[in-house]
Amino acid sequence: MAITIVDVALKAGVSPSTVSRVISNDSRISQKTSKKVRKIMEELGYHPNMMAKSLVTKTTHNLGIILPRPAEELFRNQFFSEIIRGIVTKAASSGYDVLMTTGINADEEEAAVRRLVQGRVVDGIIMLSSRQDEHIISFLKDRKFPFVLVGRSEHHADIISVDNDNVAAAYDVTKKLLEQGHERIAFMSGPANLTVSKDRFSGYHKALLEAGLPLRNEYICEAGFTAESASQAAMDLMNLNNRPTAIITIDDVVAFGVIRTLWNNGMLVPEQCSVIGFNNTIMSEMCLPPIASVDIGIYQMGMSAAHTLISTVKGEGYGQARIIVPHQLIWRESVSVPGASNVKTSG
Amino acid sequence: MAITIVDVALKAGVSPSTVSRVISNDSRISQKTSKKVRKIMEELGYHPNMMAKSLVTKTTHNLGIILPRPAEELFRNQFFSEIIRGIVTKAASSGYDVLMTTGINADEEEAAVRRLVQGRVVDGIIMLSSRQDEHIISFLKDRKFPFVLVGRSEHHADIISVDNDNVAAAYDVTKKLLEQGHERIAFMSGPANLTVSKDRFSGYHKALLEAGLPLRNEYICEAGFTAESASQAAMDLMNLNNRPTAIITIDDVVAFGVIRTLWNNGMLVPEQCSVIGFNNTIMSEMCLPPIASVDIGIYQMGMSAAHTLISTVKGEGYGQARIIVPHQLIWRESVSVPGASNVKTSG
DNA sequence: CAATTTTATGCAAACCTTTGCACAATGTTT
DNA sequence: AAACATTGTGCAAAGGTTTGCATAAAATTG
Repeated sequence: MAITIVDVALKAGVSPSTVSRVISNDSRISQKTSKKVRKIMEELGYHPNMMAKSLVTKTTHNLGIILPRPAEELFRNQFFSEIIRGIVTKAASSGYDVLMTTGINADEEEAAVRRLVQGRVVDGIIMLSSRQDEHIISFLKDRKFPFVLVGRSEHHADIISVDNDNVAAAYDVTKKLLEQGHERIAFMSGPANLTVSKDRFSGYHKALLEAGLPLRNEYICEAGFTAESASQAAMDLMNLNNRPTAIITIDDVVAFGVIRTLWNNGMLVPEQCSVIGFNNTIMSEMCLPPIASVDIGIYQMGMSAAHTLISTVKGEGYGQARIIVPHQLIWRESVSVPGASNVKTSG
Repeated sequence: MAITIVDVALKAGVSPSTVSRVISNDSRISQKTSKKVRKIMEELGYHPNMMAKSLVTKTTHNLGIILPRPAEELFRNQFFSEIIRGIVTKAASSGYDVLMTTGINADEEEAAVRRLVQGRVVDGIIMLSSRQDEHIISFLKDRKFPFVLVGRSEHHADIISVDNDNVAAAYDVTKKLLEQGHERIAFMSGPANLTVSKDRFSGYHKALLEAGLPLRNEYICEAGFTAESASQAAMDLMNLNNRPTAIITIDDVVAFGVIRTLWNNGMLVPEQCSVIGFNNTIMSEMCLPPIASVDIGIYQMGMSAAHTLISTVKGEGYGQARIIVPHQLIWRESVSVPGASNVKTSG
């Protein structure tokens, strides 16, 4: 049987309430008593039972994360490991633990959320948005349960979210390419229904408009989040009469897929075509050539999400906020100014 | 105020005990009652308070993970994200959640463990061993608290651990290279004090011995877990009069570092030298050339660790076990048979 | 139909804390 | 020296479950 607060109280010759107050540094406890009680706690190796504590305080000091279902690709994609690292680091330094769960389908996922929320297992939830979590968001909103969304919801405005500005990021990248002299810039998005795809496309489009350049459908294509998914799209682009001189991709992995495909077909990056990735993952600097990328501050987003959620849980304001983490262009050798070698020679 | 079990009981006209028994599918409850109570639970949107439940059952259905302190490199190294993915997936499918915590130094880390263990926050702990966790292991052992170690402890034998057989893995890789005709094989380890470095060196050594080849000190070198750390060591190797024809490295990132260094110095892989990585991370197939690697089943280790821990927690045996996850050589283009081009031409 | 077994339910204690309120023992003011 | 304020501690209720034991009702047996 484990040591409880009454064991300590008994041995110290005080009441359990006093011990409890010593633990919580209640100012009403005298120095003498406090010291005495602490010594006994030490001796007995006492540590409070968190379950009992939570039961009465209705607080657990746990933050919940729902891992997106198709966890595999996402995880491999280093996005999630980075964001989780940010969350756990920040949480730990604020005295919170992080509880992760997942479900193999939408129903299980919702059940998991209900369990965490209604079972009072966590004080707040971080949603790693990547798809249709809209009804889970509604569920949380209805119950006024503290949560923050990493990403952007198209249906819910009045929530707390942490995100990067994908429109601006794509705009910046496109603009910089334009400034370098590129005029035929392709955009290889992720699955078209994702917000991130749409947002980045907007930024890309905006930059073109500003430069007075037309939006060419043949320069817009769709890939997944894998290198393989990029192959066909890359070849289609390179087979155009008016090849792009640069391709902006949705992710470093996709960028890599493009580079590899070109290489396999006898074309060099950046000589034949510049390629830009997104997320500045470890792979972007580990590629030959190193891939220019946009660092969207994933780790920072994790920290920020945890920070905001904790503030909310503690009732320190917020309630509604859209926090934007700044991005940064990381220019590397996969990009060069458009050169003479970049004219289509075959087909 | 949230719905409790007595609200349900009241409305259903039964006692709280009955509701509790309905929830736990107690066989003594009649069909009729069960159906009636379930309907009310549904209507009221009732979900049991896990804290109260845990308090009495002394069980939380949470598994704890202590993230190693210098979390950054490790995380980036994809090792931890893979293992966590395995753990969370398995845990979720067995009805467990995963609670992650960390500390910024050894003391905090120990405090975190105490909190989880003595605070009854988790039912068991998975230790991601990478350093001196020996005293934490002792702590857990002393209290007979269920835990499994991912990796190997040099000081504690009678515990449950999940690991791959690094000796065998390095042996297999070395042997395969020998079979392909390589005789001058270098070994680039991680930090020498790590068990993984020692074990893999043993396997390498064993294979050489068996083949009747001498162990040459100039072929043994040490790197970290970064590409940069490989540079100097790689050049030292290539500047030898008797250059190795193959280099076995401790990790894919290091392998990449070697490849890049060679490339920067006008040498090609595998023409000038074969390079083998470890861990079969995403990067190994994303490199040009793709890096041959040893898949040590990280995801599988995570699954296995969770599975074993859950069995232990449920009291289903174990108590002591060393579970070995099989490894697999993944041969890719960074390896070839030693060729004529592989003779030192300068210096 | 009485006696006995089986089945279904309820009572109340236990799990370990926290905390509002009461109270005793000091210290301070007039 | 009486009245009052302050300080430090304890009592007991509350938080929401589970579960051993008792019991009522129903089913079975002789």
